[in-house]
Amino acid sequence: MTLPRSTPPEPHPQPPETPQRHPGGRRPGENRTREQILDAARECFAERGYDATSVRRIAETAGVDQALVHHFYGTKEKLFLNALEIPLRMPEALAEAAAGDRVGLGSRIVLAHLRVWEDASARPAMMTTLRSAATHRSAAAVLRDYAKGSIREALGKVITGEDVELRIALIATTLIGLSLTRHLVRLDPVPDTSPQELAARLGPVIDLYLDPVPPAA
Amino acid sequence: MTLPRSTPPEPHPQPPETPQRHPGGRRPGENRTREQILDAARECFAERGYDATSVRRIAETAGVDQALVHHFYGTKEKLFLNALEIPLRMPEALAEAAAGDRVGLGSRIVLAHLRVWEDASARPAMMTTLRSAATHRSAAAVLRDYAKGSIREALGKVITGEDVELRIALIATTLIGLSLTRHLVRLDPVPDTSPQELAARLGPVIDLYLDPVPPAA
DNA sequence: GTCTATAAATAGATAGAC
DNA sequence: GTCTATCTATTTATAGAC
Repeated sequence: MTLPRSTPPEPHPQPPETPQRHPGGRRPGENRTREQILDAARECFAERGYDATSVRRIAETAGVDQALVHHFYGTKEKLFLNALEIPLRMPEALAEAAAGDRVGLGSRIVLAHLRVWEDASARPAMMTTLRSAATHRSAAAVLRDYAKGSIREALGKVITGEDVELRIALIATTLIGLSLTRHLVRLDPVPDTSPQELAARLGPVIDLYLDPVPPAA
Repeated sequence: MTLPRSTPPEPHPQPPETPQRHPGGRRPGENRTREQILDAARECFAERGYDATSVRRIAETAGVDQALVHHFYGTKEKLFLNALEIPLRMPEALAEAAAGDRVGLGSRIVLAHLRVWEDASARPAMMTTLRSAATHRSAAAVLRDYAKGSIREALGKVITGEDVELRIALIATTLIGLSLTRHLVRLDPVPDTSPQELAARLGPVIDLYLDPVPPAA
């Protein structure tokens, strides 16, 4: 796993989703409040970024008192670091897309990337990371590790030749740029273009970076 | 000119750089304070974004009192809108790059884009726009208008065929993504790669979008 | 044009009752 | 675990002297 290992310094003792036997650990069924707060935080951070989101607003969104946020997460910063945890779905999806045939690989990578972004359960954390990456060091660090990590994990064995590091970074740049104009800056008509059409346009770009032989022209 | 016409609503009566004859307008030599404040604002906004930049900090950077910032610009928001004014150099550079031969066009576009970003006098405003685009509506609007505007102005006559709007937007996406990973997120090794190598890698990508015939694969 | 002083709102964070 | 109440710092912005 190549994910945000460096950033979220806190272990997070989360009660299990379903109440069950607890061989020594934290008692289950305690309350879902902690996770409600985290979900609310992701929602707010995703929508407005770190600075413009107040602890009070997060508490209100979660339907709890402001003091509870500090009770569970200590500081706004620590809560934010927890909110940055990007779901494993993206690296998994990319790896799965990379497994198949070499033909159409770039297109499948783009489609996998877009599919994860459409996933409502995965989006808030990714949106939080992307939106805050420009103004928050930790978010930028997570984005760096995550983007290159998942792509290297998926394409490390496929991509060979010169300047491998640069080409991986440029694939990441392509996908990050796409998410930026599609979901954040909303550069018309990117947000309204179908995944299929985007894959048709961007797939060959990824393939270009994957090809060890630079194009003749 | 296709630049931020929609966003900076304020006219900006700036005294000329060099004291000279003034046929009716504002008296020159009044003081450079107003521009010092604007420069300081760009510097601060570029470095930390809108929210994390306080009026006090801008004043300190400019070496003036905080009240002066409000005296000249009214509110922090209005000052920010002024700071977003992107220099004309970028659309000019892109147009110049587009003027030449069709061969190597993509590469020249990338080089022109990179060259303007290296320009110390142009960077703060662009950095301000890019950094704040994710969290500030006006900055996002300026980035949208500016990116598509300058590219359409430069390449409008060259780019033909299907999905012209989308392809223009994707060229903008490519260049914005590059600036993001090179100057903001600093995705290794993009920040340390020479303009020539980046142009060699990204030029063919731009050419791909310029080509009315989609690639065979 | 430039400053001091301060208003008014909001921020993150904590103490302590229940 | 959850809440009330509050502290302290910082923010944008303004009024008014010089």
